[in-house]
Parts: sequence; C-alpha cells; structure tokens
Amino acid sequence: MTDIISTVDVVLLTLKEGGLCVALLKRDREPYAGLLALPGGYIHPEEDADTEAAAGRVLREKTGIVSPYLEQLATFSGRARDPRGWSLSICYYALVPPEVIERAGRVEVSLHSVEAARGLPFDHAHVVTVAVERVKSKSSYSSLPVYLCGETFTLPQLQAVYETLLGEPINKVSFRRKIGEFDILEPVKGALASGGAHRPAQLYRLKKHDRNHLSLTVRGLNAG
Amino acid sequence: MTDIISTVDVVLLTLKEGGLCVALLKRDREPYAGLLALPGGYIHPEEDADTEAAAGRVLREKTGIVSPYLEQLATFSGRARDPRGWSLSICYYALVPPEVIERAGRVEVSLHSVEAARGLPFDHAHVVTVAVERVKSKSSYSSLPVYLCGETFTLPQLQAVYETLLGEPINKVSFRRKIGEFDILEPVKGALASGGAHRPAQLYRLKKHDRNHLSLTVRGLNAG
DNA sequence: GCTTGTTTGTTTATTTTTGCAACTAAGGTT
DNA sequence: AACCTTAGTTGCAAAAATAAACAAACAAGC
Repeated sequence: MTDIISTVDVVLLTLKEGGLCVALLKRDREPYAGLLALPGGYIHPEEDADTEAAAGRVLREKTGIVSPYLEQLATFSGRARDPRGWSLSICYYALVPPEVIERAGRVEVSLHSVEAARGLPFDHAHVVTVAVERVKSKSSYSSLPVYLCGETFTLPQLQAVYETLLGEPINKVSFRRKIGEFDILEPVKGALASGGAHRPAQLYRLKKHDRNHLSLTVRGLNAG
Repeated sequence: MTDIISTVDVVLLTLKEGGLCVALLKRDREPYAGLLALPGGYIHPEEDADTEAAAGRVLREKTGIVSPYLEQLATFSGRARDPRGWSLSICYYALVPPEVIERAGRVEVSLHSVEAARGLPFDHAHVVTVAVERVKSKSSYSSLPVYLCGETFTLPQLQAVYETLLGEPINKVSFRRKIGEFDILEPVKGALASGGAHRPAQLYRLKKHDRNHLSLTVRGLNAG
C-alpha cells in the first residue's frame, strides 16, 4: 500500500564525567556506513509485539543492554532524513547508569557528550536534541533521574544528577522535601564509607514497588 | 523490507455542552465498515512532507477543518490493533472550538463525549484516552486550553474551560494571576454584552505573536 | 587525644507564593 | 431607586519555598 522505510531508533543516555552522554555505534551498512549513529533497526513484525518491543530488542542486540526505563520519544518522518527517500522512524529513549554500559562490555558502543553529538547522519542529531530536552523537562517534575543512578546512591549524589540535568543548583532542603514526597526511596543500612574525611552519607535504593513507574510533583523541583 | 500497514489518525477534540468531545466518522471501508472511528488514512509520501503534514491533510480532507493546533500524540503499533495484522499508526491530536466544526458543515462528522467513546474499532478508544490525558495534563501548566476557545472570549469563559478540563474549581484570583503571567492575551475594545443581567466581561484575544506557541508556568495552575 | 577541615543532615528564620474573603463595578430587572 | 447577578480588584492570612545557621560524623594532622 505504502512503501515506507520504517525503523526504530534508540537514544541511550547516561551520565558520565558530569554530563549527559549518548551511546553511538559505527554503521556497518550503507547509507552512511562507517559513521557513528544511534542504534536502530527494522521492525520485525513476527518477533516484535509492538514498536516498544522492537526498540528493546534492537537495543539489546546492538548494545547488549536491557534498560528498565524505555519510553517512546516521538516519530520522525519525511523525505529529507534518509537519502533513500521518504522514511519514518519511531524513536525511543532509555536511561541507564554508566556501569550498565560498561558491564555490557561491547567495545563497539561509544559514549559521546550530547553537546558534541552534532553532525550525526540522518536526523539523529535532532533526535538526540529532542530526547535531551525531554529528559531535562521531565527531570524538573519527576523522579526520572533515579534511572541514571546505580543500584544504590546517596541523596547528595542524586541531587548532583538533578543539578547537572537542570543546569542550575537546587536548594538542599527543597530537594530533600520533594524527593521525600515522592516516597520511592528506602535507606540501605550502612553508610557510604568511601568518601573520606567527612561525615558519610546515607545510601538509598528504589523501593521494589516503585521500580517501574515515575513519581511526579505538581509544583516542580524549583531549581534556581 | 518490512510490509507494515502505516497510517495517521487524528483525535480532533472540542468542548461542547460542558464536556470534551471527539470528532468521529463512519468508516466507508472494511475493516469495521459502517462503524464510527477516528479520521485517519494512509501517508502519501509524494504529497506529504512528513507525518504531521499527512495528519493535517487527512483532517482537512475528512472533516474540512484546518486546526491551528496539531501535535503528535504518539505512535501506536502491534498485531492486535488491526484485524489485518501488525500495523502502525502515528496519531495526532487537534483542538478547536465547536464553531470551527460547525462552520465546516460536514454532516458526516459527529461529536461524541469522550466518556462515551468506548468501544471504538481498532485501538481508537485507547488513543482517545491517551489524547484526553495529554490535554488534561497540559492544561494544568500551559495555555493549551485557549485553542478550545473561539476568536475572542472572556476570562470567566476561559476559566470555565480550564475547570472543565481539570475537573475542579480554580481560584479566580490565582487563575487571573497565572493567565496574566502567560502574557499572551490582549483585551478587545468592547465588552461582552450578550450575557444579560449583570456586569459585562472584557473580551480578550490571543496576541498575534502568540498564535502558534504555548506558554508554560513552572508551578502549575493550582486547581483545587 | 584534641583540634581542624569537610561534608551530611536538620533546624530556624525570611521571603515569596498562594488562597480566601470582602469589596467595588457595571450592567439588567422589578 | 432598590436589588440581583456576575466581573474584576484589593488586602490579608496561610502555606510553601528559599536562605542561612547550626549540629553531627568522620578523617587527618599536630
């Protein structure tokens, strides 16, 4: 009926060295063979229940990573985005702590600062920009950034993650009040010893019940 | 490569008799011929610059309406949503005042309360639900509802629209403060005479500069 | 062992934002 | 003219957010 190239692409984001990074792969096929691009691929209707399942499969096959957080970003389309002609890509974004990427151990997966991710092939630079905006926007009123933290983390660490994403300092008391209202964290017995010459911070982890859904706040996190 | 049925569908919403209504059309083709469903159709790659253009064209062809506000909702996909097999629909939503639908004068376009829009074919009931949730959510922190008002409107009218969408009364002073902060409305000389036995209200219209973008508030409209 | 430095976590005070109620304004109706 | 109804504004109290100050816990150095 309509002969449209339909793919899924995944923007896999993580926080490394104090900045958002996106996972890129060298393309092994034309067009743009050899260039870095987002992990993506065709939908397999036999195999994939829906496009989210396709995105999860593509991410797993290409990077070895299964992300607990995988959300549809948007669908990008048009004639200009692919030299082969009119095409359509249902794009997803995923958030993981850097350890998850390292643990997967795929040398072909490289991390690049999102600011440096200009000039990607197709419209991938634009897709990354939209994904980053979405993450930053959601960070201002939800618990989304916890997916960028590891299994356990301290409140000062989590606050640093929020501040990096929002690009401005957050009041410590306000931050702790909001996170407390989310009611999704539980303390882990045993404090963070590593730090060193100062009072150790309490470690927290996501409550089991809240592993898979975000908490929202009406009034935002009031950064600035 | 992949042989997937790809369509666009549009959830055209308006506010009538104090409730959100969705525009539906009788299907003239199988599957589900004769049943009410969302206006939708195939993408025409020759004709449509992208899926948003396709959605605009489909809406115009099927309802005679050009909506100033048309936004991508999400892409729905899978085997179960269409009896012909695995399919994919890029869905959009549009907001217009009821006059725009009446003015288009298409008798085949019918309005149905979104609560009554259960049991639509395909996954259209689900699509409508997601669209309504999106509109309600955006109404709590943005100027989106102005697109449900006509060319000119009074602040009490606009507040009633917000209250209908949010499902709870809003404080008059707080509401006017927030709308004022948006700074998107300008008064029209000449008051609303029609009302009757009380003080007439000032008419407002969207500033030309703000015709095409939403204004957001950080802390929400504080309904309740 | 005691002091110093550093970061965590809590308490207190100040400022800002929001919500309520009363008030004035501007019609029409009786 | 008195009265009713809704529009729009003002002033104040309650609540929330921010900022500053404080106390706690550790390590390192003298």
